[in-house]
Amino acid sequence: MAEKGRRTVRDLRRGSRSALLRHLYFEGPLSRHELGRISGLSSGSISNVVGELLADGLVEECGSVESDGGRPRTLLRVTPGLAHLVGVDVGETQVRVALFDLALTELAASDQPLSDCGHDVGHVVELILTGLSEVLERTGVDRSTVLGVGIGVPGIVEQDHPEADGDTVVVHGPTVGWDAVPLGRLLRAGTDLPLYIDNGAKTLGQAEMWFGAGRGARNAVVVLFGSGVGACVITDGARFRGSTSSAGELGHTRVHVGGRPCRCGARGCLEAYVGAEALVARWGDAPPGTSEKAGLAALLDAARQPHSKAAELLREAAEYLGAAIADLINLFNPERIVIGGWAGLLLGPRLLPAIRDAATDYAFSFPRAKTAIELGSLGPDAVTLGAAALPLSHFLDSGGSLSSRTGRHTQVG
Amino acid sequence: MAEKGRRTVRDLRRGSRSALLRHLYFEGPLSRHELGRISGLSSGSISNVVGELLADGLVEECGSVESDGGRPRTLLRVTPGLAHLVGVDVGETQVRVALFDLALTELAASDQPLSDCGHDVGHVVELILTGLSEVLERTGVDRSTVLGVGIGVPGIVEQDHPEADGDTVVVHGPTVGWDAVPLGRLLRAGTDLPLYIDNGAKTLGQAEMWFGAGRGARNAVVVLFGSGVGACVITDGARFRGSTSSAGELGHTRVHVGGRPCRCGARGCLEAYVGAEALVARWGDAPPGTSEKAGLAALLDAARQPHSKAAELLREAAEYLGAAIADLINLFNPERIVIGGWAGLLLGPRLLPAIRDAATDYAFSFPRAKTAIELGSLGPDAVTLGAAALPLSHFLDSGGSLSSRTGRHTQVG
DNA sequence: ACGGGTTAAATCACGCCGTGAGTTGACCCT
DNA sequence: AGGGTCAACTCACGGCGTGATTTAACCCGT
Repeated sequence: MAEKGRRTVRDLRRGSRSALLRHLYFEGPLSRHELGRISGLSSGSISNVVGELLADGLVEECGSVESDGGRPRTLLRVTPGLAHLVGVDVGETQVRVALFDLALTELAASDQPLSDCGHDVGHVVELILTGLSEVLERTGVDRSTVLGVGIGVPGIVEQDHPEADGDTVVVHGPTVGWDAVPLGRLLRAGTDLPLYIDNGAKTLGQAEMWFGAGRGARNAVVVLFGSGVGACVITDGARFRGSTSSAGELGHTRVHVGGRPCRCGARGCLEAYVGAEALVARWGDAPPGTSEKAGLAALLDAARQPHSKAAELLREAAEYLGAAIADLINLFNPERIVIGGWAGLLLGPRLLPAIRDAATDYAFSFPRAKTAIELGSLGPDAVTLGAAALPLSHFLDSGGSLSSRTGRHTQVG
Repeated sequence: MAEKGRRTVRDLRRGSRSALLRHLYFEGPLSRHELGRISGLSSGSISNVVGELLADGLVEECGSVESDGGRPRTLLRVTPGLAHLVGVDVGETQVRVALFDLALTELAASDQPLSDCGHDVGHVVELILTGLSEVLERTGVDRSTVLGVGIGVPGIVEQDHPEADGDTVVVHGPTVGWDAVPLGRLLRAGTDLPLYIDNGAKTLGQAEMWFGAGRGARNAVVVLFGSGVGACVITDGARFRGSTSSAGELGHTRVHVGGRPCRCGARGCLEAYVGAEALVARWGDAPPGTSEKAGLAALLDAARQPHSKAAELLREAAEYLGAAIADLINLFNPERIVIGGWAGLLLGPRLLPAIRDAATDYAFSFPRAKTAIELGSLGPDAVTLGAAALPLSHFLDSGGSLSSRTGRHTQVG
């Protein structure tokens, strides 16, 4: 019943505030005049809304641009120091917590290895809370200025799970042994800040779309190529979730019906051929006791020898990843595909041509011709950045409401 | 610049009209009171908007429901005879044109076989225009009451193609030899009615979502299993198009890297294993000279013999289709998957259990558990029905504007 | 120093919107 | 005939975006 959506005149104002705030945030400092031109609002409304935003302190004037003959236009920007954001990356080997200002400039970060306890939930929760306190203390930032904590996790993030009450966010992460973990509720015991939990691939996608190789695209897919393989699908400019927020599980699509067993239990998954864990394991020649990262670097090094097993593995991985990307092109018809993640960035320069060729071979030629395949441009910490972008996105969508801070709420992405 | 969207107070009214019209159309006759309850609008607005709709003749009163003690509520419905719709299915073997009233009751239909000229564009255009005149004449319906002509075609439908001017819809159909066919412009020479052109799988999807097995779902995939294999992806209640309207090309996703050659030129496509054309060709035992439909029926009959080649082909097709559906589940996370198309409806009762099993084997268990896989419930003429639904959808979205009739416009879906 | 030209930004009357309380209308039962 | 009940209409109110008009802030030529 009673579907939401713009319904009363008041919602119009919220939409206008949100639109202006977004333009000011992403298109740098703008004058009221330019703001009117790109937003389509009339000068009267611009004056009113900007006046409100100035009064609320969300926006500030920052210099002016000279003119020849007329009144100079004063520039406006979102107040960078108004509020802060926290991003958390629960990764394969570590938990990273970073504090940002509103312009997403990193003010402090805390890296904590996951040691022997692995992904034991209590341990992870403790590391997140510890890191949170640490970055806040080190910078002296007041908790009340933090808009929220965005958290990227390795698993499917579901909302409205019947078992969870109150903080209804639940995480399913088969590869790390998480089964219906009520992460929101567990963290809630240690902090009052609003929590935004989403899959790590999706936070990476958010970062690349806003600040990286995906900028400007309305339909795109960002592939997280790390230990495993995940993806973030962007449709019409927004992250696509599906009915239970598990859309984009690229790593477990089929490349061979009845193929190599995957750590998820099925056979022939993409991840079983392309994921860093699978590659290093299949190679078998990594120096014993080294980390997965070092192992993959060694594999890349060994592959410089033509006809070696390592070279063959990489050739095969490129073909399979290209074929999977071809499927993405056929099914989603994106204008851009971005390959990120630490393994993607490490292997990308070598594999990209072969990946592009395989995608061309296997995709329908018409949509393939309109799709660019590129590497991510933000480096391995993009997951943390994207996580911090989650509360920012909410902030901008809501038209700059600061009241959410007191909400004690938790939500998906 | 100047992005669209609800911006002025006037757009609110358009949205309210549209919402009320939709509720009245799909939730049958409703009283003003119920309308307010399910739409969330206040009683005052309901009175205003319904008054407008009544004055415009879009809505009419139809009886009332008695009450015990109070004023009886009068029921409202969309005037069924107010306008008419035309649906066209450019199929594998024939062109079907049907005329509907606003309630999508079929008033007349014209089936014309595609004879020897095959899919020669001029021939198809002629058949469409002939069929259109025929159904209008036979029923005596005035052209001016036709809201538009929806056309489902076997190929990718693109808008804003630089080569086409004015009517900018262009169709690419590799399997029927169409390359950048300006179908909109060609038809424009023979009719002034608004044209709505989309891929046949997408019009089938529209029909199943509105009136068939997809009803009520917000995220779903409708698979068109005919000579080839296509799909219509519905996200958040709307058909998903992608950046150049080619999303959902399921038939040419990979099931075997480097497998059986497909009629599209690539290797290992799903369609090369599952499509009716491929199945009949691989079987090879169809009585010579029979149609594809008869051939597939014969194959189904032969497959009753266990361990026969036919049975093995169907077993394999079910597994591959199930695997492809598993990929759809992983990537789109829909709440429902509907299998339609003439081949799907013919083979479905036999294959569905095996398809479901394969999907369970190959998909991530968590989203799989929340996805229902079902057969379409509308029969083989659903493509035509869905095509007629395209102008209807536009009509409802616009809040019941009849002015589009005079617009001479053409558009995708 | 000063006034005319030019452009940015603020102001304001106007028409329109949805809300929700109050009113009218139509029916029931006693 | 009269009171109760509920649907539907009416209307004052606060709020919105628009666009013409006014005010503010700067340039340049004299």
